Amino acid sequence: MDASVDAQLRADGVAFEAADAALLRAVGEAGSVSGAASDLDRSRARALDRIETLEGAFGPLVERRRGGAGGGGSELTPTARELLAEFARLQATLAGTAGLEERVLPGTVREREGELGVVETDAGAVRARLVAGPDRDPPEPGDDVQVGIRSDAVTLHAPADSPPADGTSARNRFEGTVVDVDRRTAVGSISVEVGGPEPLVAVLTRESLDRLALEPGSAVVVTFKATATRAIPVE
Amino acid sequence: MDASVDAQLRADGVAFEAADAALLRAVGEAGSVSGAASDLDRSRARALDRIETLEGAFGPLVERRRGGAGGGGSELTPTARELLAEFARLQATLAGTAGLEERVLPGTVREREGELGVVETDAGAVRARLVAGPDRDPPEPGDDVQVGIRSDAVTLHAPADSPPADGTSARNRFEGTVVDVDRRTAVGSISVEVGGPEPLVAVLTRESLDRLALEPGSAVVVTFKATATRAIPVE
DNA sequence: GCCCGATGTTTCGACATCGATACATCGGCT
DNA sequence: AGCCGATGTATCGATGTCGAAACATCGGGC
Repeated sequence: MDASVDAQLRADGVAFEAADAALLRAVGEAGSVSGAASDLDRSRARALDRIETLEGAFGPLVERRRGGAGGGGSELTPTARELLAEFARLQATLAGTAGLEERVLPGTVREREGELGVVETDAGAVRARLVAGPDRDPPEPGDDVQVGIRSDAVTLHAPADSPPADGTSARNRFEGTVVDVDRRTAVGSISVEVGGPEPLVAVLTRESLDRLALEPGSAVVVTFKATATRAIPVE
Repeated sequence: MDASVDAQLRADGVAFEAADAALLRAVGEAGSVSGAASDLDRSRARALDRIETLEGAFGPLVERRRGGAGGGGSELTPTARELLAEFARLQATLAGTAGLEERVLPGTVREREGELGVVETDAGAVRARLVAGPDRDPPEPGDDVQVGIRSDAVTLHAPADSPPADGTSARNRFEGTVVDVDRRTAVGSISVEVGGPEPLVAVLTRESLDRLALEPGSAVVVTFKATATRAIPVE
């Protein structure tokens, strides 16, 4: 089972999606809406219509000139290029995030301040954002939650070098023991036992793996930011 | 302009989406497919059909019994509950990520190893994942890229307490100066000038803000993991 | 045995989406 | 002036989606 994501940028009730990005890129490459529609096996009338809808919400995206044989054609505006770049970054970030390994710590909310809370888990107290579930209010003290910890949010430190609580913005800090190291690719991963139902996983560069010199059995300090950790309600 | 996401979990070519989660939750609450369809203003026949499609890919989700007046009804299976929980976490994470502030450092790829690379920017060398664009291969040395740095990936340290390079898995480290502090809510933010075209932004808890005691003009060390940073091609 | 309301299955019709097509107009080039 | 291929606009028809409705069957409770 895999996770995937469709990203959208919205303005004025119009959603800019992957098919819109593809259309604009095709216009940029073909130099005309006509050529773009043809390249995408789409109706030119619909393509033009969609461009007009998008322009109503996002501003001028395609500068169009009538005339053929060198006289007609279309060009993307700077607004369109920025929109495409922002969409590409959003898509890349979300797709990358969706593909990450996640570990779940079950727990109970102990206290809440605004959208942040402290969750009591088997591994200890975890600070996290308290996130509303679908059709559910955000969790309150006493509520059972699941804390999701994505592997790219987890930073590892040599115990002697781990930052003191007053010296870092990473609020969650656990001491643990390495149980597995996977250094087969440029991006590797380490599993660390911290006392929860399953080890936490961190993704690391090979350089970090080498510099930290961690092996199964090594002691290590795990930190992750409260603002990058989410607790959702258990039904 | 806002970002939004549609998350999916996929198996066997079938995508489990928000509407499917809503359907299963409604079945759980109503205790029957019949009641769920009614609650959602959906066709019972289509709801049942969709449940069967999902079960073909994800396994048994709804245990159905014929008979009424206390004899019929439906119950979610443990598989369905796990699927709903995983989907809720995915949706929460992606929605949260989409809503974050991002800062962009333009640069040029200097070297690449596997999916990681070093990008030369105005702020200095940044290690990041090199991500393919739509219809584009991942960037190669010499290519122009945009490095996206999301605010929940940025950790701040008091300069005296920042972890040494051999003692942490966070590979990117910059010295900077605080330019703005926003502590109006439980989750605040700090902007830090590090020499790029715009300051980087970190989200922090109020507790971190207090403990780091940062004010505009303060020196601070910024770290973020290479594995949580993405560079995408510039067209 | 009957009632009630559940599941299971099938078909119908409304509506939205989307490609195709046609016609009109434009404008650079020859 | 005509050619060529672009944009602009309008309409048609095919297809897929989806709610409604109908009929059959089931099974707990009375």
